[in-house]
Amino acid sequence: MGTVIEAKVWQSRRTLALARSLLGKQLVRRWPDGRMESRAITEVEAYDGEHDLACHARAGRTRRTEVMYGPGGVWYVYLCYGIHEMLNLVVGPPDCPAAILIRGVEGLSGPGRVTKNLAIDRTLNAAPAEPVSGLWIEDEGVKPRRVEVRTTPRIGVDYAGEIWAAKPWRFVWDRPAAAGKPAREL
DNA sequence: TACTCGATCGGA
DNA sequence: CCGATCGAGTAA
Repeated sequence: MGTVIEAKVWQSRRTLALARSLLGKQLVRRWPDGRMESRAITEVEAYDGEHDLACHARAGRTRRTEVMYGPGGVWYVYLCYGIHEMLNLVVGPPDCPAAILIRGVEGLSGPGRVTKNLAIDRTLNAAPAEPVSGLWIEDEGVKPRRVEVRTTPRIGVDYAGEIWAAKPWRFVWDRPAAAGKPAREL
């Protein structure tokens, strides 16, 4: 069992560093019956500010983006393609709209699958990333090695134009095959 | 109010 | 490759 991350951490302006740091953290879900499910975060994307033409905040302050203008540490959940709920963690201080899309966790690849499998929907929008909301993040001290982390352009953001679509703001943790089970000495 | 188009996924 | 499915954003 890990430690819940203090809200202050999410209010940093270092969006890319925060995104990278989410890899290896545990996304923890409390089910209605009280049981918990916890999975390591394996893939994220950073969306950083109004100037980032891939970020929803490019349209400025609207009903949908309002949550990103508040302090970091709350969830931003929206419906994509009319079908899939997308889970983001709002980061940054007030009036610095930024968010980190949770694209994958241990055993679940793809942002739509993450939310479907963990029963995450828009009712969690603007809720705090703390145990009280039933969805939060814990640190178990797992630090992906630099060589295990890949950066690539973000997925599905061609509409942002060449410059912004090309930003390598997607972070993927390729977990080592033997993770968790140190090889025994003879 | 009338459009258009998605930070995706599963099936043909 | 294509359809699903609906709400945000924009123009009017």
